[in-house]
Order: sequence, then C-alpha cells, then structure tokens
Amino acid sequence: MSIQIPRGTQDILPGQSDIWQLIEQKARDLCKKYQYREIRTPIFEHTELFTRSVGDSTDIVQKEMYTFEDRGERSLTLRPEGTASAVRSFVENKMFGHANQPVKLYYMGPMFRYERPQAGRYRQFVQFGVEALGSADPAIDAEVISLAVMLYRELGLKSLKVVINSLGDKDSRKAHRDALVNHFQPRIGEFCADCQNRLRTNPLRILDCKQDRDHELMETAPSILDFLNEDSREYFLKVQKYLTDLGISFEVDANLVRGLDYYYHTAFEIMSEAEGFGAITTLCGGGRYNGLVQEIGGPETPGIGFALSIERLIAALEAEKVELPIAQGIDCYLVYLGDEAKDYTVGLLHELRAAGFSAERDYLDRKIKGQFKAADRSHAKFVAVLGDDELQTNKINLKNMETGEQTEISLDSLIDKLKELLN
RNA sequence: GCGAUUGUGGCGAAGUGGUUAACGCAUCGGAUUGUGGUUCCGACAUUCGUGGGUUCGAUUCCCAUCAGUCGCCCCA
Repeated sequence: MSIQIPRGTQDILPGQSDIWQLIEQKARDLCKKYQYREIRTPIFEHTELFTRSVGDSTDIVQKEMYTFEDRGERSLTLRPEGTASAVRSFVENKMFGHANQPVKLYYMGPMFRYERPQAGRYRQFVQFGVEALGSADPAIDAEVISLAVMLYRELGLKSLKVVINSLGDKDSRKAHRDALVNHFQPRIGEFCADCQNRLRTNPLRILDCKQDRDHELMETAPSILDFLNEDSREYFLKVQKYLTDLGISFEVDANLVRGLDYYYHTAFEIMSEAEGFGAITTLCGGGRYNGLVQEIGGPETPGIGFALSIERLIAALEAEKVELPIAQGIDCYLVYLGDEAKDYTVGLLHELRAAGFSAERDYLDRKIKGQFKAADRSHAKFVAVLGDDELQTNKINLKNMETGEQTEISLDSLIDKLKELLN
C-alpha cells in the first residue's frame, strides 16, 4: 500500500483550490474595507499558551491538542485556534501601545485538533478569524459580527442564522454560576456523567447538554440574562440595537455557550440552515474576551473576535448550490504541425504569455486532432494553428473556438489580433 | 474515545466459492495522411484496501488491521 494522507486531512486539488482562492480573496478584500490587517503567527506555540487561554477544562485542551516535545524538551502544540496566538503576539509586540487603537487583526490559516473526522470536521482545517483589541464599545461587537455575515452574504449564502447571547461581565457571570450550582446541585445525580463534571468545571455548559436537554431542571434553570447587571444588560441591548441598524436579523439564545473559557459579554454563532447540511451547522463562532490579554500577561485590554472555517463555508456553499464566479478557460491554445513548427512553438508560446495571455500547447506529441481535443478541454477561446507551411509564409491560422470561424493572419500580428479579439 | 456503514481499473458502478472480473464516464488510437465539442470502431484491472485463516480453489465465507463516509461527545 502506498503512503496515504493522514486521517482527517485533505488535499485541495486544482479545481477545488480555485474556490479556496476566491474565498480567501473575498475575505481579504472585506478585511481591507473594514480595516482589519493580517497577522501571521506560528503554526505551533508553547503548549502553555493554549492551556492558559483556551482553558484547562475545555475539550480542546483535554483531548484535542496536537502536543509534542521538541529536541529541546519544550512542550509545543499545533495551534487549535487562532485567538490565543493573536493575543500572545499582541502582548509580546506591545501592540497595546501602538498609535492606532483599537488594534484590528485578521488571520487565515490551518488549525489542528485531534478529533474523529466527520462531515464538517477535520484534524487540519482552515480558519479565517478577526480580532479587535482595545475597545469595549458594543459597536465593535456589531462590526465584527457584521464582517462575518458580509463574507457569507457576498459569497451568496442565504440560509443563515445569527444567534447571540450575553455571558455578562465577571460579576454577572459569577452570580449566575452560583445560581446554577444551587439549582442543579441537589439533583445532579440525575444527570449524565459529563454534566456531573461540568457542575464543578463549568456549570454553564450543563445548559448546552444534549443528553439532558429534556430534564425538568433545564426548563427552570436560571438564565444568564436574568443575572446581567445594569452595565452588562445595557451593553447587550446596544449590541442588539446596532445589529438591527445594520440590517442583521438575529436570535437571542440564552443557552448559547461558547466552548472556550475566555468569553465574556457577547457570544455569537452563525449557523447554516441549508437543507442537507449535516449535523454540524455552526459556520462561525465568536465572542468577547475581556480579560484574556491580561491572562496572557498584557495590560487589561478588551477584545472581541470570531473564527470561521473555510471548509464549512464551502460545504454551505455546496449545500445551497451557490454558483461561484470562477473564471475558467485559457485565451489561446497553440497547435503545431510538423517539427519546425513544433520548435517554433516554444518561443511563440512564451511571447503570448509575456503579452499577458493565458496560453498552452501540447507536450505529449498528440496528433492535430488530439491537440484540438486538448484545446477544447482547456476551454480555449482561440486556437492558433501553426504548421510548417504557415511558418514558411510567415502566417498563422487563428480559430475562434466558439464560432468555429478561422482566419489566416500574419504571424507577427497574432498578439495584436488576440488583444483586439479578447476585448 | 464510542457507534453505524463502506472499501472492485483515473472516476462511477455490477458481480460470482471455480476456465477470459459486466457496464458507463474519462483517456488513447482509428473512421481518405493539417482541425475540437456529435456519431461509429478499437485499446485500456495477471486483479477486486492490507494481512492472515477456512477450502482442492476466494474478489466473493471468517478474523484482524488500515482507510473513507456518517453519527455521538464537542466544536470551526
């Protein structure tokens, strides 16, 4: 058996990569408009960065990290998400002191999580994410959400659902947490093993449990929204107002809990509601993480961001059968006949390319018929036929592959003629 | 980590315990020697994921293993 690709990874082949490039370009263009600038951080970091920021109790840290030791016995981890690295770099490079505040960053690249692959889940996947650091204005929460929504919309997705929630500030969260513990503690034995653990580690997550979702205590569980203090409540209402102003419809889901420990205030998800999308519908997740910068060793700095997976975005595009504007086809295919013409093709092909055309020729010694078939397959707009005969007389035959009409022109005028015809 | 399901040529896909493993697509060649997308003809798997077992004999039966797909947990 030959060597196979590692589990949960994928090759993006020509054809498919066109779609990726289109999406990546769209994301970059959008970031330019919104004034987020790219940051590129390493693919691996010290393990401690993730255990500290993502949180010890999370699934990511407990069972999904690709952790290894290097030759210097340092514990390193392939990044499972992008925020930690961005914040680390923000602190390390003292971006909190930069003139332009807030600092608005975006990143795009592979992330790694050790999981069983299934629809919409890979061990290596690509995330596009943004982070806005240094502002606690709810308007920037709305901006961040709007950026993600715009990317989906501009690419042609229609069946989207935006869900938001507020996890409150530290005080609100603490009060809610205590209320949750009091609520579930007496009857925690009736819940699944996971939830019994969650009571200690992160009681908020009990609300998110699918096994126990029908338990009567779920209905009556204290909602975070009832524990928001004045500031938190106002903040959340502002975010909602701004989203409405931006024409983004959303649902408030008090049970929306993000999987990472560092979120405060705004948490949101964008989901696909397309038919036949599979079990995993989350396209994008994000939220506010006031406190994270400090945790990583920087000054107290508010931040908000999101991450979305390109793989899932593509899956959503496929589910909605969105036609992407991917240009295919080359300008000119050069057909040769005879040895002299074949040799001449080398230089002529280069001239065409240097003049800005996409051009191709045969390299497999195909007969003229085969060359035409190849030209057809590559969706050539024009075929230039050069035989030894033409070469003698300094002519070349130019055929329009759509109309089938063919004219003989002088060899020297080929480039000008193509320029004229292709405009 | 758990569960279900699948694994035959470049792709899709039939098939049987026993001489030459259908078919479709793609590819290549040909149908008066320089012209495509249509049609016709021809070529194209010492081999049925891998390893082992049962058997006179296995692609077909059994076991293991690897991989894909889907689901659970959780997430992007």
